[in-house]
Amino acid sequence: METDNKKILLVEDDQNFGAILKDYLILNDFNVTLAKNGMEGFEKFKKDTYDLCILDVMMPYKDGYTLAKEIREKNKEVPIFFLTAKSMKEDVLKGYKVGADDYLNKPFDSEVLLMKIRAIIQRKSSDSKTEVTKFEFIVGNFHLNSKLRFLTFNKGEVIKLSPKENELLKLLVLYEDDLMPRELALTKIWRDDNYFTSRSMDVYIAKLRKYLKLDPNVEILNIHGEGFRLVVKNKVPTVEAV
Amino acid sequence: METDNKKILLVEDDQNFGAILKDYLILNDFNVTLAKNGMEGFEKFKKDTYDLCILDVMMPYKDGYTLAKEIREKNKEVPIFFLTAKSMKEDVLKGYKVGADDYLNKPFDSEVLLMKIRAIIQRKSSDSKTEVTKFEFIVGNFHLNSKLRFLTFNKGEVIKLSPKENELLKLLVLYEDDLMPRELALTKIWRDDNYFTSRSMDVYIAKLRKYLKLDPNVEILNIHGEGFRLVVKNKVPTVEAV
DNA sequence: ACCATTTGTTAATGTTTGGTTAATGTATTA
DNA sequence: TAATACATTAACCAAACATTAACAAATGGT
Repeated sequence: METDNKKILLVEDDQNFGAILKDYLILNDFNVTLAKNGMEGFEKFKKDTYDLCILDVMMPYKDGYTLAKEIREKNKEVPIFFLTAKSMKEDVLKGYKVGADDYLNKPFDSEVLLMKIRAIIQRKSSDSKTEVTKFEFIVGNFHLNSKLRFLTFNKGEVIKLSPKENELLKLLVLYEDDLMPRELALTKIWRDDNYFTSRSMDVYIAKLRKYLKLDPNVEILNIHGEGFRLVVKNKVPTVEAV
Repeated sequence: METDNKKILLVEDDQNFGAILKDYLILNDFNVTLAKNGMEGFEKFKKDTYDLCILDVMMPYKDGYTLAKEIREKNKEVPIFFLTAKSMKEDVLKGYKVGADDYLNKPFDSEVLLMKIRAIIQRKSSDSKTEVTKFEFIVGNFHLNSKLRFLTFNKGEVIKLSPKENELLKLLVLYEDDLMPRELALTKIWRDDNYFTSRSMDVYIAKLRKYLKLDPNVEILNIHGEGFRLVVKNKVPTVEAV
């Protein structure tokens, strides 16, 4: 399936931990480049193209956030993961704001890391058949046009979406079948994460659910305290899959 | 499908970035000529004919705007894209004023760029049967002559259009079935984007809607906060399509 | 089983944007 | 200079959108 293995840029100042993680990733068929600080990380980033960047947050000279910002300036697409020492909500938020895709708390479960890596790489590169262009998506029997902001059901009924409804649904679709963290939507769409924006988001989830009721196979599930997950049951097998 | 591939003139002073972008476009079946500054860009432009020009705004000696102006003097039609470093509204406005068709903020999503390129090329190089000549368009049962500024319904009734009505309708037709952003019309037709010009535009939309009421299949839809979209329902299949 | 927290849902309220008509302003031309 | 075409501004209302409030239900930890 995967012919060439994916390139990962790992930036970690703890030499010991960095080496171990690198070996582990290599063992799992990734092509890993290790940099031991933010400076070096950025240099290596400029010299090559990567499928994923994993950055430690706490680093001397240049911390993970500023490195992430620099990387984002050069490239809007590469997935970026953060390694945070503790599960500080502050850190996580800050991470999302500078364009992170996910974060992991040290120490972390290596299996979880692998899963997340595979998920994000699959999501970003190759569009797993759901993405027609950058703004058209198939979700069960729905077709979402996120540029013109409407949802069609079975090529018939047209549902107009408000900007917020549209963006939220798009995010859910991008994370189809996977956790779409609350914080992600809040920072990306509402640009703030507090009690009120969070409640507002819940209202929009309710609205989307109402629209999606047309197709009993499409559902937005809640993952308590974490976020939401859009699932499509009974997917018709694609031609390739047969 | 595409027999001969489209020619793109790319003017970018950052050699590194220029080369990467060029390769990417070539990979996507475009015929790319790269110039590393405004002077060279203009020389190459005069020597050949292109389907699209992509200009960096910030360049030494001759910036993108002045180059665009020169290009426009020679050729009123070639689509021009700007690459702006930041999403400065100022820049965008200035760009539209010198005749740009679209702009992209660096760093940009390469997929988005491709989409925009394809869209503009398709739109300009005479398209889906609506454009009879450079200034005649078919819209449902209407026929728009944008040079003589009139609209005929069913080859009968003639509606005279004012300059603004004419330009606005023409823009809508060029973007038929797609979003025609407010910003675009305001900067292209009104040459300024503020509360009053925006309201003025709404007045013209109302006028056009009144004319277009003659054909119930033609409609101007609003996309809240974004712009307008002209749609033609129940299009008769063309001869080729049968 | 209890309690604190999070989520689901509907409705009320607030805010922005758009639709429309008419009045006013500004050129153009007979 | 009066008539005319055209464009802008004003005014008012309606629609679209977003947030907040309020209360019910569920979840998870102890």
